[in-house]
Amino acid sequence: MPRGAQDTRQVILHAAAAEFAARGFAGAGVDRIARRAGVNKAMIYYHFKDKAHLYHEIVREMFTAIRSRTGTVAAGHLGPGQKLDGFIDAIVAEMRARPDLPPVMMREIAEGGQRLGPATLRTIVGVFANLQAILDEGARTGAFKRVDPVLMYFTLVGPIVMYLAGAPVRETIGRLKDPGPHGFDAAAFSRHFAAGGDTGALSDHLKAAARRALEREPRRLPAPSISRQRPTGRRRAAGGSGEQA
Amino acid sequence: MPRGAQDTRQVILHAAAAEFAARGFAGAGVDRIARRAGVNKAMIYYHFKDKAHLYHEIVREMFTAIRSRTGTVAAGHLGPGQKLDGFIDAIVAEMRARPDLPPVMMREIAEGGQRLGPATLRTIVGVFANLQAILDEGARTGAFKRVDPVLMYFTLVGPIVMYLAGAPVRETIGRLKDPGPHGFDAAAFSRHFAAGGDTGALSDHLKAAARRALEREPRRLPAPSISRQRPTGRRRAAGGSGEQA
DNA sequence: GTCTATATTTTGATAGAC
DNA sequence: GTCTATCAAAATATAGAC
Repeated sequence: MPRGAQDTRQVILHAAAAEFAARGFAGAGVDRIARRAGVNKAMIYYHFKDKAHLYHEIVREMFTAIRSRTGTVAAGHLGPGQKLDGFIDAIVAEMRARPDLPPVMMREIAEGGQRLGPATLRTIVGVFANLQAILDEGARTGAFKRVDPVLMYFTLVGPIVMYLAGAPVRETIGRLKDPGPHGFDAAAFSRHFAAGGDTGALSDHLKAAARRALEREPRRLPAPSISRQRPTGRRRAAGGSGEQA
Repeated sequence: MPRGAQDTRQVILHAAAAEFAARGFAGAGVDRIARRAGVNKAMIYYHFKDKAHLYHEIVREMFTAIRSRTGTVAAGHLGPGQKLDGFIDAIVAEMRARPDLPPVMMREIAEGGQRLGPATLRTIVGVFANLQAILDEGARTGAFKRVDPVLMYFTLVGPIVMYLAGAPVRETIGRLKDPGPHGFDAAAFSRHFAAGGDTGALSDHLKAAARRALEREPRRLPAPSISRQRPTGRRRAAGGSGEQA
């Protein structure tokens, strides 16, 4: 059965995404993309103007998917806390469904977004705006403490992207004969060394952390048996939990 | 005053780090590195075997610096909470001192660490082991809840790296005429759009979040005036803060 | 729409004079 | 240790037949 033109385009896009993810824009070869796609190289230039346009379309589509998915969550009818969970789930799910996304995103950030047009940049802003809407709603209803949305954005997205993109590195480390000099127990980390890692544990961890970070009142620590509770002299970023050496 | 051989080597390393950060391994040009360094291209091959060795030496040195700095913190005489703050400060400070580090690190992760030898991989493990030591100490003394150290690692390092590496993208977005359709207020984000962003706010945010994430007892929420306190039926990752639509 | 063949440019790397 | 000149390989892009 012959392949239609639309199919060819999609096949090229998929192959190119994998190649860009693995080697970056400069490292990717149009020849290799063609080989991956099982398509003649000239077909790539028939469907796309050049390598840069092909790349841009892939990145654009990736960010559009994330903005769309998180937008659905933000516009839903759940409470702020559930929406925040949904935001995390949306990003994790989208990146699990597209393993090329985390590496491409990391590389594009490192590149400074030079190759991105205003439309794509606005799409990225849209993802952020979706989180901001959730945080705003939570703050208005009193469910959340007010926090810097930009910092919160990186607090959520940073770990997800790096954890997922870091899977190959973890696998390589897991295969090392002697990973580390310190009492490094590889068995305890096997779940993270496995292919793709444990995204369930990751999102649970992030949800719990986000929930706590957004709680309004300062947490009352259970008084330690030995030391005493410090008077609340707030020195900006002074000591961890108020303990001394 | 003529330049010694050792100086030349260092100049090359600095220029190469900048080039690799900006363009990645494949995108970096030996010619461009030479131009950046104000050095003849042949000198690069006199001091380094080839582009790959030059790159590897840079990456190796970067991770070594981070492991060393965090190792000093972990081996110190402070309490676990302060050590955790110190860990965050160490990474932020090291990356601020070396603006090339975040992009290079992101790219190397995306690359899957293929180019890294066992020694460098072990160095990376060492950074992680330093955090693990701090978390272990905190758990032993009862200061911290026990958490998955790998997830905690990404929770801390991910935001730092992405926030710092993302500065150019934020600047570009900040220069957009009309950043976003949603009520996106650029003024509120000016601190993050500025060159390098606000690393002080970032580390404060992360310290506070980490402190809360590691607190042992579940936080008692101040009872909202309208809704009522839910009985503590713990459903795994069910609803955000227990609110309904 | 699909392929072969090729033009053109870039770039990693080296030879060899000084 | 430093520079000029150059080789050789790779890679982007296209022309043109079918």
